[in-house]
Amino acid sequence: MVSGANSRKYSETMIKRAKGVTISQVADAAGVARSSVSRAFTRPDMLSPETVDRILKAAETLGYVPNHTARALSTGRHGNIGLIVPDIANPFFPPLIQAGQLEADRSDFCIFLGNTEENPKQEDKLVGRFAGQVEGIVLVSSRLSDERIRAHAAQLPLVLINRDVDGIPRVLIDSSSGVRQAVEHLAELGHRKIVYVSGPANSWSNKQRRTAIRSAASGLKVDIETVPAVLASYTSGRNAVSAILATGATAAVAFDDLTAQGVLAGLAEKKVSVPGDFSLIGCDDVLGAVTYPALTSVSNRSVEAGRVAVSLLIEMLQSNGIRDARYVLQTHLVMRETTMALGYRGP
Amino acid sequence: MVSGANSRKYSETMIKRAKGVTISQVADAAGVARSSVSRAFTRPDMLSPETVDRILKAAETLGYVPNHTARALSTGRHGNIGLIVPDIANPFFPPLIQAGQLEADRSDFCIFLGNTEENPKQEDKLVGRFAGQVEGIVLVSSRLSDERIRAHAAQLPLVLINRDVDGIPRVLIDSSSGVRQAVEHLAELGHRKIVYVSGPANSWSNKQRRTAIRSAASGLKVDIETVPAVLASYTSGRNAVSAILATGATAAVAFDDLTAQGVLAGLAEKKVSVPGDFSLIGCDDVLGAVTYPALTSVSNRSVEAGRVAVSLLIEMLQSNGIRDARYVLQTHLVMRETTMALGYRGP
DNA sequence: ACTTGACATGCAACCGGTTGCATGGAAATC
DNA sequence: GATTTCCATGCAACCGGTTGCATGTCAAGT
Repeated sequence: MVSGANSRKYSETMIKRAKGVTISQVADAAGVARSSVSRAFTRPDMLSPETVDRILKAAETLGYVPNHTARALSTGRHGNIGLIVPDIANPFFPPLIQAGQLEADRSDFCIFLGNTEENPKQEDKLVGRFAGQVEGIVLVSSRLSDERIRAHAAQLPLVLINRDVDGIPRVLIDSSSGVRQAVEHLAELGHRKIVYVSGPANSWSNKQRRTAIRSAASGLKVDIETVPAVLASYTSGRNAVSAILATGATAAVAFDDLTAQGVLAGLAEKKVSVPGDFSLIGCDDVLGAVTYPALTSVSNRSVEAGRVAVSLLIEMLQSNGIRDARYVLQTHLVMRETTMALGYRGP
Repeated sequence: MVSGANSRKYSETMIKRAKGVTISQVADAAGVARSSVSRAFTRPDMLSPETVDRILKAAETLGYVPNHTARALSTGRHGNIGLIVPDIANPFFPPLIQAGQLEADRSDFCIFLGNTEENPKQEDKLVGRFAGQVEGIVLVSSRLSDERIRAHAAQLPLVLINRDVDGIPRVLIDSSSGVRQAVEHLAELGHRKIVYVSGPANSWSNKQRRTAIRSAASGLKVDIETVPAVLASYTSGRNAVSAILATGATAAVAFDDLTAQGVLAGLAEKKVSVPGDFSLIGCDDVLGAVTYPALTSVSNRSVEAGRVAVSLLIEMLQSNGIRDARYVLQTHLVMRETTMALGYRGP
């Protein structure tokens, strides 16, 4: 045991990675053919128990580990599935990712995660890059055009989350049910003019929510105005506040909780009290009660979405068929403390 | 153009993935040997420009895409690097991941992201699984034992973030500088008893912060008590509040911002006003000004950490050497609104 | 005109597994 | 005891590229 700086110098040059114990070496050691070693690992039932034993023992002592790449090359299977999201930093996605990972694990698949930063080019690139190394891809809230998605789907099994492309298996979180409840709730509280703070232009969810709000409002004598927040982020929300107030609305529904949180901050900054002067509802319910005041929001089903999408993909892989599945998950309003009757001034 | 349900039935069975245009087919089409096709892509300078042209054209029309797996098998290189984090849902990590991804991109590497859910077993498994498909791994805030880390480092290039294992390249965010400032700040405000709300037991950062607080306090006539929060999360922080108050302390430093946010909520629940009655400081500054009141926190350097770790790894891969590098990134206190002089009662 | 060298290209082995088919010996059948 | 059947194992081709070396060609050098 040499210690400290001296020994370190040696370790720099001496570390040699324990490279490549191959199937042939194991075969030699066990006195069998390479194919038998292969079978000992993949189809032990084909061999006599003693042979399997001998091979496994030899493999063990040599420290043999099957080479994933070689195996993938000959079988065409690598046991990985890709999961691509637009923005890991958005709290909507991590629970979805975790759920997907868990589900993949159950079938011994491994998740490769990609982050596109909301950039379609990056998304395209990532899909291409993943294509060779995964057996299928789950595209979450894709920002790609329908054509690109179709093109990719022609190359490898694809499942979409929150994107509705005909003929491609997809899992949709239907926020319209929850959004409808939100509008009804605000209408009941007496609000007659509501702003929708919209999200990314090419987001399917955004389109869906905007439509749902309009349709809900049309039956309720409620006016809707849309104010764009560009991105789904705190800053975007905060910047949108002036425009929101300029409409004269008394309540807002934001594209997501992050945006809502930004709006909340912007309102506080302008001394507009929530919910006293202004009511606010988010979407996705990712911030739960951690804002102040606790944000009323539309529930999300991201965990189920992740789980279902992955299991759907795995099912496709195993049955080798394409199912034109279309799962829809309903949502509802989660009431907290950012909404109040118009003109109400405390107890 | 047949529409709707009918055509769908066909598409189910008819879709055949455009599988496997190989190098041989391109070679035939272009009238050259397989090796020339290979060279046209990897070392075009070895071929005459016209030949390259012809081959590329043939490849283009056939829709040839080099098979990543096959290439990896013969070269031993796959151009991927693994990045493993304990919890994507923790806002500390996404910026780090993004920065790493960006840096990897610059050298045309692709990041495979793994999430361990704070579980060492899962981490071990993930490293093993990645080992065959990536050229190196960045382990962020590893929860593994030193031995396991060393064992893995013997198998493939490894860079650590926020983990200090001798002989293994590592990038450390030194929160002690910032934490020291935090304690000094609280001491100046008159606080004489401070609680450290600790984080995960096997977290290097946690150990570092606890030590730094103790050492900073010892020179300042300040008492430190430690209250465990078990996990780095909102809930853990919130649950720790009773214990925190029971110590009689007037201020706390939390392991991270998430924990601090939980503490903030717990205090509000118990009608303890912040900063009036109690001062609170977080770590990692991930929530910025989005809490209420805006959280004073110790800055993080996660973006640099991600960038440096990845570039370090790539450097190792290219030079094929192991550098016993140890980058340390300093931090500082970011003042906001959750600290106040003891006994101060407003202007 | 003949050697020399440079350069473009082809040949074939190799990366490390998997798998269809052949083979040989033991057990089962008649 | 001869024939059939079955099972364990080996052989060799294959997955789709890469790469060291050999070969052939053509231009420059003498």
